[in-house]
Amino acid sequence: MTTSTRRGPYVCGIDAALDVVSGKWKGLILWELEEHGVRRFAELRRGLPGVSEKVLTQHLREMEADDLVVRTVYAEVPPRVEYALTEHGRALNDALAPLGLWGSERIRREGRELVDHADAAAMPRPAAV
Amino acid sequence: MTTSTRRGPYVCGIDAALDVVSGKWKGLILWELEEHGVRRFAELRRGLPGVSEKVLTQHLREMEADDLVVRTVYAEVPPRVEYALTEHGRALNDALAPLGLWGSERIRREGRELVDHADAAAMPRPAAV
DNA sequence: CCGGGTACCTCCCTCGAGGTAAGTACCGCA
DNA sequence: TGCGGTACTTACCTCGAGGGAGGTACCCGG
Repeated sequence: MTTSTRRGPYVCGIDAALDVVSGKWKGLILWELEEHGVRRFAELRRGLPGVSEKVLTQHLREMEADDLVVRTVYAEVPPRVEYALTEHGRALNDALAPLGLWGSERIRREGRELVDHADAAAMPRPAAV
Repeated sequence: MTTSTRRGPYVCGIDAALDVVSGKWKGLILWELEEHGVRRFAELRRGLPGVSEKVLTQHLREMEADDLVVRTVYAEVPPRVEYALTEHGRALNDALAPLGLWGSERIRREGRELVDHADAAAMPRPAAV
């Protein structure tokens, strides 16, 4: 199965939430879906520069199992699949918001610049520091 | 070095925050420190059942570098080191709070079956407290 | 003298998340 | 006829986080 080894007995809510969000692209997927509402597989792929198809599928499936996203398959001739946030996914995003603020402030404090999508697309993983 | 490979160019605040918090015990360390205010190494160790000394040191050092915790060494004969949250650490905890609520709700909502499935028999983490 | 406690460090090894590449089945366009 | 686009799956490989075990230097209680 693709489903990972996680889901230990959680000692607190943070634990549980972090588990659900831990995954290299989960945060960005949530963000993409929040921004655009509904996205197709290839659109998400283009939105997350560097992600491989396998991993994207994997993450999406996990998030579907976690009831964060809905996967809608259209039985059309050129395959079409759409992803959108569920109610819980949206709630998670709301809960993530203050964390995002904290993170932004941290970035600002460190004098590090926010890299936008376009630039990130060009670089693979520059590993600054 | 112990410092991990992270700190890529962040595409958003969530990204940055998750990076800082990602680490098997980071969340729990934050929680422990929030609850008790100040903790010694061995106290933290006992508070995080299952953590190895190496990893605890490692996480603590990273969090210190991230300015989340302060490490106070007392030059005493039996070594004494105390850890406490910094202002930023406390802010992070505050930002983490809604996420914790979301997680708790998630556990409550769907958790029953999952916990059941997680089975107390094997119980890798005694889930003390 | 021995064991236990403090707070680490160092080497070694496992295991799994994530990356790479190829295959699938079908279509439209040039 | 062949390439590109859709949305995957499968097999294989890498690499690093985290775990295990042992070492360090010092002291105290029994």
